[in-house]
Amino acid sequence: MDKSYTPQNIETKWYETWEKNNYFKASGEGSPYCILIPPPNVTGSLHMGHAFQHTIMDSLTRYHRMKGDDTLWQCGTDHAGIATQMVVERLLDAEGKKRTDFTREQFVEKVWEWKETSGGTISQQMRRLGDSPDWDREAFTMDEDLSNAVQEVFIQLFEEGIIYRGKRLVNWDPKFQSAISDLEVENHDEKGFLWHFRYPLAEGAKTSEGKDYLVVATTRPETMLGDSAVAVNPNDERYKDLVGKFVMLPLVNRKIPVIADDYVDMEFGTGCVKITPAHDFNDYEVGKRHNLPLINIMSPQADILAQAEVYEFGGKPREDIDNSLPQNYAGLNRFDARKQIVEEFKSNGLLEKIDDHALKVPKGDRSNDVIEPLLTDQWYVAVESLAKPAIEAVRNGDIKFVPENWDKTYYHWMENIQDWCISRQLWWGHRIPAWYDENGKVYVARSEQEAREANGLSADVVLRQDNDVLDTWFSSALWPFATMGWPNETPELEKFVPSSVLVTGFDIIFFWVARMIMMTMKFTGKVPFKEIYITGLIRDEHGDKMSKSKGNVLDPIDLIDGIDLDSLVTKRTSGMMNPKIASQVEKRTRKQFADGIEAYGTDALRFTFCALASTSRDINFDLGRVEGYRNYCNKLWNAARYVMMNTEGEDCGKENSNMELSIADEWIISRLQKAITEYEKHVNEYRFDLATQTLYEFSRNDYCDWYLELSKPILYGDAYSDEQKRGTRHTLVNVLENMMRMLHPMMPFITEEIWQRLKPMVNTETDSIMLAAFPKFDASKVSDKALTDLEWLKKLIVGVRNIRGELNVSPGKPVNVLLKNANDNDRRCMQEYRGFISALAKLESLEEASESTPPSATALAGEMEVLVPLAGLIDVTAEVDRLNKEIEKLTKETQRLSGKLNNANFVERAPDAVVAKEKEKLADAESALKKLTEQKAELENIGS
RNA sequence: GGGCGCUUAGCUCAGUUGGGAGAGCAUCGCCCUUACAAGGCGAGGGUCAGUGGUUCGAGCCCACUAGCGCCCA
Repeated sequence: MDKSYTPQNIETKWYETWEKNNYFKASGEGSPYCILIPPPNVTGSLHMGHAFQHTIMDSLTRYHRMKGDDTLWQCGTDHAGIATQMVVERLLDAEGKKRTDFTREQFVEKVWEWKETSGGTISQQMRRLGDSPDWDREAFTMDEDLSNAVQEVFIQLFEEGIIYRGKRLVNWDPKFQSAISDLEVENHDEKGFLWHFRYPLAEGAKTSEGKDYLVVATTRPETMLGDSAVAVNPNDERYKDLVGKFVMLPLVNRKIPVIADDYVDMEFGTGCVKITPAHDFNDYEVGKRHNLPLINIMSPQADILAQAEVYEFGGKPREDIDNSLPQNYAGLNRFDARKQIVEEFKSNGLLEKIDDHALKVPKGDRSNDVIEPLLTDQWYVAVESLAKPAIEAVRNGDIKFVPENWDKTYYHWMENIQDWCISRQLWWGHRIPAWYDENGKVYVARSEQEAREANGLSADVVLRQDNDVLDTWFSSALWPFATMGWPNETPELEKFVPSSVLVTGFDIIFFWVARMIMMTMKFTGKVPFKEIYITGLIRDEHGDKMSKSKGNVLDPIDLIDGIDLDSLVTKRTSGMMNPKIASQVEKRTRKQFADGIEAYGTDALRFTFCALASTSRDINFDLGRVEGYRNYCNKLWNAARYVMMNTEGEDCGKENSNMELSIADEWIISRLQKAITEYEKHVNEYRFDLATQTLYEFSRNDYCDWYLELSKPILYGDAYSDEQKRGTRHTLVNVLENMMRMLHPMMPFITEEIWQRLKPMVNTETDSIMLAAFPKFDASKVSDKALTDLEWLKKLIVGVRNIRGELNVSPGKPVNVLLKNANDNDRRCMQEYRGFISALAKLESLEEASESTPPSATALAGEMEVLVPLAGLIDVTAEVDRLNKEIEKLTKETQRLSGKLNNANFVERAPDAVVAKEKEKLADAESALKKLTEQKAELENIGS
């Protein structure tokens, strides 16, 4: 074996072997265990958050596979409508072309081409991460099967009246010229203004203060062109008399009513609110209550129209309202229109004042353009009937959130759920299977031909298909059953629905999780998954969200392979629009990664992710942790190297079972049992952080630090028999082999490499650690005697090391040790384990002290005193200082404990066990205090 | 405004019926000991955000306050 761990030499090699041998397939035996991948964008790449979740999913997958479950990790990607179309449009833009230079078919063809060239990135990254999904079952939302499922669902929901078409306010992205989901809108805090406009009262009406105008305040002046009322609170005494009267809308000269509605906050501004039902969601609701006209003043490009479009709430045009608009705004974009309107109010003397105002500006999460509420025809899913069973499934425990608290978020959203707008005005996606005749009548069918046949339409009836596509999340919502073959009845549908656990982030509980629950229950009658493990969000080491624009993004592959500084800088700053930010990013990057990033390997990265996976919702990713775990890998590597050096070619008890186990052998085997139990408990509770802690403590502290050292005196000493040496070799190999299996789900590569080397020395018939059984707890292998005796041993050895360390006795220098106040058990242990003690504490001699002892440094091991005679070794005053520190600690401890025990309330009310424990602690502390005080006195006598 | 969460060692974080305040990294000291210097051995470091309450006993339960963050309006 190489002297140090080099991940590059082992990782791809093993991955290729596994994949080639089809180890990732479900075995077809055992109880089903299935994880569905949250499908990433097919043209994207995996970021740290993905890598984190993939590590969790793969660890669970590998663990269950090793437990003998029929394990499937179902993988795939989604088509990410807007994002992908945007990327392709940008590519065309670079060639000086536009989407509209092509036909829809040509453009979609271009997207498929792009998908072919970029689509391999994710699966390549997944392979580097060691992911073990069934690649043959890889799914893509635009594939024929899934598209077919999408169509079936759409048609069935339409036929049930759950999908409908309507004219509503939607979040309109003027850049994409498409509706987007309210979940795709980000509200940005921005500094803006509150403009106060005077709206003259019509027909000579006056306010209670005698004014002939009302003052309304708005953050979006341009929408005033579409005002259809002014509202006041019904309880507002100031305006009571004006309700039912009218104002004359400036610039437009439209007479609009003053209405009363509870929505108006009397305290805010003047208490008068302009109502623009076609351009504001709140106003839409107000307008609905008062049957106001919907006056749309904006084009899909978000420019001002020459003539307003006026509708009633049913969606029909309304003829009774004057639709004229001032002509000097026609075709103006919304930002210029705003300026001009403010100017015009000002010059007309109608601008009361302008206040600074903090407001939320809605922006598209992809386009970053300001989103406009816009009145358009869209397709909707009426979700209420779907939401009810979906809520119930979580309430009754059929689906469980981990951590549990997330159910609150889920309930809150589900109980206030709005109908879901599923149409998008894009070209890339599942085209809506609906056709219109010339009268606008809609026919939903699997094809134009079916539409004609089903409705008896002759060939001369002109039909045109709806131009819109479906929201990507509509197809993702079908993931749990569409990937299993639905609508066909397949064995997979039977076996892997519901899947076992969904691993995902809280940011898509609404987008995806809730919708999968609704759709899967609707179409299969089963829940999509039994548990939802909500992971935290990976942030940078200071808790900032990783983002391209902040320039703090880390690429998981760079942590695996390493990257030099210049390449990292280039990567982080390329494509940045703002040169100022780019130079800041460069500066910070050069400072933080002066030497670039080392190649830490996949296993270290994966172990780090697991170690960070606590219940916290934010996970600050600290590169220092990766380095630490890379070192840990090196530790494991070298432990294996030590084992190999001492066992390879030797008899390790595989054939010859004639062997004798030492107390150390029995101890490490006992510890292994405990580690297995603890690990499984933590993994079952999705506490990967605690699970890694268990693994780390066992492998590093117990196995490497103690057991390997304890094995040396046996293997290297003459005083041990062949049976004893064989027993130790056997234990070294087999505990290590168990340890590798335990570590495998989290660190697949290094464990396979080491395991393969150990294989000849252990009894196994499998070809890969991947397929080996996970270690099983065996109560018969736990030796209480070994556990207590090892505690005794460790105490004694640590005591001596302590004295060495604190009194600066060179580790190389052997010391004499006297044991004072030893009982029978101490004597037994001293005799039995003399070899271990001498080797690990580096002793010259070990004896029981006689009546008079020489001046010594002291450590305590229970009642027994461990004395290291000072002669020629140690400074007396140093030892006195050391004792003083210890005495001070013990004094505080005894005071605390006796205070507690003198409290009658405590003794009476606390459980007996607690009181007894405290008494015991006090006795121990007092005894220790007494001994150390005596020792100190002795030393001081000599000193003076 | 409504909801959720966070505040524990210099840093990143555990702490699950309320009864010993912990880990990793960083720091300091001694050591290149024949698995490992990507290492070994040892050490120091905390009014558990603040105040009050419940309790024999609070990092943990309750109330309030302060600061930070997320989601929804």
